[in-house]
Amino acid sequence: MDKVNIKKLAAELNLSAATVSRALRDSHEIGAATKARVMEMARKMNYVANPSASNLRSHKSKTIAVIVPEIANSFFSQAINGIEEIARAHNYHVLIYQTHENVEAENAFIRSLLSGRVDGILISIASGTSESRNYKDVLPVLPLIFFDRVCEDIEAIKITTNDYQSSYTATKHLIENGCKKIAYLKAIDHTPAGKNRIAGYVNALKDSEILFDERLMIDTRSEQENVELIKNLLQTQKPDGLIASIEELSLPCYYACRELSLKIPTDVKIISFSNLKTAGILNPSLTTIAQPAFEMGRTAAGILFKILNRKEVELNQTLVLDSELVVRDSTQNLY
Amino acid sequence: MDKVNIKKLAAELNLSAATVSRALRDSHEIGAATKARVMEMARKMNYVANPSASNLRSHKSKTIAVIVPEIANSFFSQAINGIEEIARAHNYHVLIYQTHENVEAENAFIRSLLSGRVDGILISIASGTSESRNYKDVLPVLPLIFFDRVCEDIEAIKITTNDYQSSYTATKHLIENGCKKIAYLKAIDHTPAGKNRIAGYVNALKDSEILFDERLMIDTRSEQENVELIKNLLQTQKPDGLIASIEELSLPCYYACRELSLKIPTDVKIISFSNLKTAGILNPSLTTIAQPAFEMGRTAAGILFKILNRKEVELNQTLVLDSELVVRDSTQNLY
DNA sequence: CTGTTAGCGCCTTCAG
DNA sequence: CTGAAGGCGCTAACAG
Repeated sequence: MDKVNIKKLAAELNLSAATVSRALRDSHEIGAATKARVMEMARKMNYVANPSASNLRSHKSKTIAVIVPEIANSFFSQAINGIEEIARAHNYHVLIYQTHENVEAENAFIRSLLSGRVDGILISIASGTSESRNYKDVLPVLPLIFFDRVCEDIEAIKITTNDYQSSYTATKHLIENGCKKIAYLKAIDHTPAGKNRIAGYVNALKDSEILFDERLMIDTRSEQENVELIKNLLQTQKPDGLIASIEELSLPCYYACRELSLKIPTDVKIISFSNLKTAGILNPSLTTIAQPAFEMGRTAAGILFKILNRKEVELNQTLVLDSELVVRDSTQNLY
Repeated sequence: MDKVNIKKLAAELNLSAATVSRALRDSHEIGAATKARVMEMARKMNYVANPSASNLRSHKSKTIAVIVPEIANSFFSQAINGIEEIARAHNYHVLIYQTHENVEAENAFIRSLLSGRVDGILISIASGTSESRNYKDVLPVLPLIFFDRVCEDIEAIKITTNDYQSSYTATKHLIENGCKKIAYLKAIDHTPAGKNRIAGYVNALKDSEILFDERLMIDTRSEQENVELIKNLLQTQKPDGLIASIEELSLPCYYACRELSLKIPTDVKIISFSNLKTAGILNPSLTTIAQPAFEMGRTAAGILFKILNRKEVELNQTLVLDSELVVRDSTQNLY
């Protein structure tokens, strides 16, 4: 049936397989007339090159891999969206792997990709990953670019968000909208991202000459407990602004306010970090710091293709993208 | 460096390449002792089989393709999540393609996949696609399974959601919570899904002996216009329940109620179809009919692997999955 | 500008 | 149970 290969094409055209191959790859050493003839016959015969054969010979898979903790996480799905778009423009294919935060799985994926299946890897590492050895083994063999969840102790290309700036902006926004006592709900504060967010908050206060009060910065736990923690915070400290340092903290804020009959944003204004640009749309009372997932995907992929196309690329750089403040009525009184 | 191939492995072991190959593939005609020896050396030498070579020879790519309109759409990203999970369990790789609803792109993807790059395809078709010819060309060559956005006029395996049942359940839920005048906001009513949703609504009313009033069923347009349309509906018809037949209609409902100072759920109860199970978490006042995206991905992939493993599969079946009613305080008064 | 030759790395006969 | 030989479809190197 369909087994049209380059030989049959060549036979049909009274040419050698090599010539046909060259014509199809648009080589400069083939005449325009011949190329046209070949192209037309290829279309007519429904010829599609066998990628395995061509990879085997040329050592180019025209494929890249994306490794993320979770596809359905909106942040990563948006990033993949950006990656796919760039890959498409380069006529590349995209393989997807999710680690579910499992370091073993991540290593297995990486190892299996060292066999020539892909020309490059984009990775957002599993949170448990500390061993940078696995990544170091890859670097000499295959371009490997980190995005969002980057590996710290390794010299490589990394794309991250500007957590410090995001948090600073969020805090400033609340201050500019009249908040005097802004509380900060901590989370993931052992990660670089978490630390930077805290620093942004603290420095924004300082720059506005508001005294940092550590009673306004509380630790968080499970969703159930958080509602109580936040209620307690609201009652004892009476803040007029809340910063939820991760998306998961926004709902407890909402519930706590509701249980205390505090009106948002009249009594308390809320800003939440979020992976979802639409979070504020789904919940109209939620202002968010939306992470630039799509742009991150595009950027990471863009750099990878520069490398694959042998462009000059600084191989030990960290690119920092800014988040976007999406304002809803949780911080500004609309009437 | 790493170019350790089967020959080098064989040389190291004083065996022939053929024997090593068989041992690695766990062939029954190799002694257990030899197998163990080979396996260990393979691990020691960091041997990874070259997939191109083995595909070329064996005509198995160990890869499947997923074609969807948009990755970042939460429905599809969840579906992909499910697909990846099943693929993983079968040691398969997953290629992702997004069409952005572009039929040309979709055809190009499909054509390019006919070359042996993948062993099967899972597809959710672009909305503009009507030509079933392209798909028909694939079926004899490669397993092709439709999910969610299926092609109607073709004999193939299809997985869909139960739009009729979902809508029926939603309507019944509102009725059970005291609604007497339930309005229905139409959308995508030219698609099978849209039609079935309307039918579910109408029949649920009928079964509860509520007269269907066509003034309660309105067409929708852009988000801006929808707020006005819904406001008008609320003012002239005074419904006590609203059904948003797609996710994008939920926010206009919210805004319209707010502008008219109608309390949710006291004055009006709302249910929205949604791709996002978490929609009701992000927006606590929103009850949703959540589509079973993850399950759909798992199901579609499961059937594909049955086919790939030569299990008996009915090749012209349509599987219908149920949506899930996720209740929040938009329909039930909590205090 | 085109043809011939020789593999890429693996798997699958066919012989032992 | 193991080895030797050949070829999957394509492309790179070398000739003309």
